[in-house]
Amino acid sequence: MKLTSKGRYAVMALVDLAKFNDINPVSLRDISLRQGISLDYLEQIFSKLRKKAIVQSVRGNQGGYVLNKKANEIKLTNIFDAVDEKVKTVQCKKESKKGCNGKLTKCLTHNLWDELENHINDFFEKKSLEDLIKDNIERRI
Amino acid sequence: MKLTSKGRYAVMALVDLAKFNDINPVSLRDISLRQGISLDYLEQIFSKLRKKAIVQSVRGNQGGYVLNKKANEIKLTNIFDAVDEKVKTVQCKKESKKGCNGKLTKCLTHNLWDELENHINDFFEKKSLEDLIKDNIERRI
DNA sequence: TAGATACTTGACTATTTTAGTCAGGTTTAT
DNA sequence: ATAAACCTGACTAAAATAGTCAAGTATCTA
Repeated sequence: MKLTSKGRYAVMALVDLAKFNDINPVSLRDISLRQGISLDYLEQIFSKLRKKAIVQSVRGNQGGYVLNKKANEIKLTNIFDAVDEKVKTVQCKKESKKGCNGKLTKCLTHNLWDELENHINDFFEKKSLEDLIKDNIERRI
Repeated sequence: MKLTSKGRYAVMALVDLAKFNDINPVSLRDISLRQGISLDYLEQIFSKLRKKAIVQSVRGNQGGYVLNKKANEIKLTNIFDAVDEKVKTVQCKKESKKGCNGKLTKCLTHNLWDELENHINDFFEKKSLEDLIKDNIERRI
């Protein structure tokens, strides 16, 4: 299992944004330079974040992005959801409620994968952007 | 993040194997039929499981595979390790100890990804094949 | 001892996903 | 006006995935 860079970048960029989010909006250009993420790629990512109301955009010269909610209200879940980073352990989710792989019973390990998904999603549900920033300040590196 | 089918199949096949593992070895052909996994693919997977001493092979007519350890000694970690299913959250692991992305400091979210990896690996460390079989019998579906 | 069963290995490949790039906009502060 | 910065959609190279295919080797059973 691995995390895609889209999800990882989204979180990195938002932490960066939250950190520099004082009076002026933060430009993607700055984030791009600080975090070493391609500007074009960032634009794709922020377009999705904006559609999910996680950030707000300010157009024009000296524009940029601003958080649209308080940092403690933005969970990892929300971020990953916005950029389509999903936790997928089975294919058999969407099929008939009864069984998997076209069979009548659930596959032998169905419960396991469900548990795993929940285990991971719990983690994402508990972590907020605020937690990340705090952790960052404390470590100061 | 998603689980690859190689990892998923490995676990499914081992649960199947453990379930039918009485006196005779279990043939891959049977597992293939019961679980709907391609025989050729299963062979690849079991070759790896054998190299990591998770199963033992019995060649010849009426041959097949047998667990090489007790079911409670086989953790998900061991299985995933055998088939190269790894939990990867960052690219910056192998780089210089000090920083990420060629920088001097750790990336803003490095700790987070570490935590996430540990969180997931904990789950794999705790679940044994025995747990899965028990769960299966209790549910009886 | 012939033959069938089943393990063993390695190479090959189509498909999908990822991780972007690129081009051509539009908006707005100064 | 013009530059900064957002905005959008299409495109693509490279990697990973999910297998298939071919050609074995070992050993049980009749």
